[in-house]
Amino acid sequence: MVTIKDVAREAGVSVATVSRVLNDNGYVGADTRKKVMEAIAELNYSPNEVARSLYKRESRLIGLLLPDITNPFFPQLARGVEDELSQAGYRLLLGNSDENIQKELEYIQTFVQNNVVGIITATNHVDYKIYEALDLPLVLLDRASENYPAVYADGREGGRLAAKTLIEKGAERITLVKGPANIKPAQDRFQGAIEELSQADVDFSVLSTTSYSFEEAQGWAEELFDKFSDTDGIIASNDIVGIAIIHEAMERGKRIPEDVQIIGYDDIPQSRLSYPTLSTIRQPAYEMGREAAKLLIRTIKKEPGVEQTIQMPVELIERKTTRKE
Amino acid sequence: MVTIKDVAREAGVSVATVSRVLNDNGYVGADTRKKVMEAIAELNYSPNEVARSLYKRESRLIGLLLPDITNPFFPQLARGVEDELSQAGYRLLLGNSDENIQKELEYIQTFVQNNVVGIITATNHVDYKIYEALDLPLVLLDRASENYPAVYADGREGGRLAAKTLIEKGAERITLVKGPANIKPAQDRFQGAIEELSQADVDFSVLSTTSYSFEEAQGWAEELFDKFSDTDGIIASNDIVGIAIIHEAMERGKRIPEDVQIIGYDDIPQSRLSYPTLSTIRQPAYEMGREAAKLLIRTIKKEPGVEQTIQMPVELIERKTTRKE
DNA sequence: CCTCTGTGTGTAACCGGTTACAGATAAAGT
DNA sequence: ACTTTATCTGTAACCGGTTACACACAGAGG
Repeated sequence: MVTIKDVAREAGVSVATVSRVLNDNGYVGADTRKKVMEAIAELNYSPNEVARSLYKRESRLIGLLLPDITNPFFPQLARGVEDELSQAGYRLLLGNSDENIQKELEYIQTFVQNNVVGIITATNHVDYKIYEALDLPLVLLDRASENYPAVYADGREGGRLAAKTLIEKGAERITLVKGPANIKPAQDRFQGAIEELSQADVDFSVLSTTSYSFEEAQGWAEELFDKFSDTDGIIASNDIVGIAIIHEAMERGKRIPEDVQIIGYDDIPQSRLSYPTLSTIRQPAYEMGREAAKLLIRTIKKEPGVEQTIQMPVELIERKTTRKE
Repeated sequence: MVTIKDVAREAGVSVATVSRVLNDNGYVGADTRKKVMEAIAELNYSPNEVARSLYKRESRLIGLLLPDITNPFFPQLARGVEDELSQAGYRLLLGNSDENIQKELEYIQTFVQNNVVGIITATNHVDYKIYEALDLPLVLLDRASENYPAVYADGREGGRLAAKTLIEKGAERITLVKGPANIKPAQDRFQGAIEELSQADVDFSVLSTTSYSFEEAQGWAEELFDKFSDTDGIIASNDIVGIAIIHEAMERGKRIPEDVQIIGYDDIPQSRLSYPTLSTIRQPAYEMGREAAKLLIRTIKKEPGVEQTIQMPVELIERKTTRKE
């Protein structure tokens, strides 16, 4: 490994001078600088981040904690975060928590142990004391909070919008799919939908589900049509479940959107490719990731007047599983 | 921050002793050990990985470089890698290369700068000299190579299998979608399919595409049916494109699989949820990730007799876009 | 001519761990 | 009783950077 000492020797100067050149601070004579630059190029030297991080007590790493990268909503977030961070010279330490407190704790601990300069987390356990004890910039992603800066979309409004849309488009026996109880955003959109449905003049029923996974989505879809076979409007808990419901409806010979309308949530990329294409409530996942990263960077740089919370707009995307009306 | 010195003071011993307790090496008296443990618990101490990493010249980090986490095939790989690594106490530094050499170089550099103990990469630029110069355990994922240990699925065989399947099931005017030219596995499966088609007694045509992205998949599907409207069997370049093709076929009123059969590649989770469900060539992505991680760990630990290459089986998954007989 | 200030550079301490080495003690062997 | 060996613990060097501090020197101002 080429170290700063090797460069210093090669350039015939002290390590302090090399460091000054590297960091562009302090005084360095023009020709000395040149010699050092040449030595660096000659030896193909690149400074050891670990040593730097130890002394400065901060790295260029940022911890990103997601529930499960396998759920297509999260890669979008991750990608947004990464694009923004890498542009600013930060790198990503990634963890999947599976909504499991134990794993979450482990990752937070390694983040700290590795001197990350900030953490972005999409977690449901923000209230736990680990986060309190943390004196690191923290941004919540896809979750709201009183206590920490956060970037999220308005789930309640999204739920309302989904319900309102189905009602407007003439659905009369609506089935609302309720997402996992321990996932906050799932409950927000559920609440929003319930609000809207309650004050409208429609019949509705609720199907409770306990996961968003691909494996189980089909099961929920089957259960839905078994229990509520005459439903003519379905508000899915997310697009995965929505797509499974389309599949099952087609399987059972129902016409979409004539017999049954379906609306999803998230607008994951593949909802444009289902047949029929899925109408859905869009959360701008990629942008949310970017915003979270920007917010974190501003917090790290202690820029004044950092908004504590960014609420991103949700948006109805009308495709083919809702009527044109 | 609580350091080893604080623990040493609290326990009334030297830092060396604390270190010995932490790492469970050297001699430590039973009651001394107890005192140290208590001090650690008392102060809620957790060692600084950065300092450790600096001295030992190795961290517990592993670099994972993927083309694009947003493509649903890769999160599966990533998850497999992560599950296996985190169990062994390693953490993940993640980068998206976008098949872009510049980004790839940057990430490899930060991996090195952060003292990673190994790298797993799904890259097309292994031949570049950066990798040669690297004296770090390296495992290729989803790519084959003469020079490095690798975990990949047999793309040629997969392509052959896809073609053979369509031929057996009676397709007579097959369209083969060729994936991006710069992506190695895309070309392997293409070659395999070409081989099989060439020596069979069928007509076939080739549609060249330049991306796997969701945004463009639909365009390829439209182009396909515009150019080859009477095709009765389609070998998609991957499942994303396959699902887009299903969508477009339905849109154009074609019956699947009666009028046109479609076979995808990868078996991403959502291919089970399309309508009709997509027949496809499965690559065991999650397991590939795990195997790559295992292989890397064995290489890191210098275990003898590490197989240099693991070829995972591909498998035909028959669903509803191919005929039953 | 002398002080003051701005430049340029090196020495050494420091970050928080790990470990080589030395020294102390006790038990075991001769 | 004396050496040998095993066990236990502390001191200090080390990892590769950063930076406080000291020092040297040149030009400006009095």
